[in-house]
Amino acid sequence: MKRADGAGRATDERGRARIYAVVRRVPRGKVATYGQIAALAGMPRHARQVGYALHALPPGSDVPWHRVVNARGEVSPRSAPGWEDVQRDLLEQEGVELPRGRVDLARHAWRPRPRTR
DNA sequence: ATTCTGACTTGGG
DNA sequence: CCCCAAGCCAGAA
Repeated sequence: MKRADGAGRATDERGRARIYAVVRRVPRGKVATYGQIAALAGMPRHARQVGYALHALPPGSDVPWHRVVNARGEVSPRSAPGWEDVQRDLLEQEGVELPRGRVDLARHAWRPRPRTR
């Protein structure tokens, strides 16, 4: 039988689905960090794998990948140049401003439910 | 199995 | 504030 636990590998279909699910929860006008997404997906310290998952994200998906930034609140540099500007543009369209190329996390950081239970 | 690489994070200087 | 080093995990060669 297979594993009983929920999140297996971050890049596996199941793990990616989890990551995408969390990213979809990021509200418009807010941003989340890779580590944050990983933790919320139940995979702490898989920040990099989150990046991989987003990289493998097919075009046209409903996942707001552009709302994911690194811990510095900056758009992570990609392998190919140009995409960073695309992400910045998308964020600005949602009302997120990037003064000096960085998002003011203190202002736009997404705060998931404090688990009001 | 080993080595390199990567859309990361945190800590120290 | 910026730069560097170490820690971290998984996929590809």
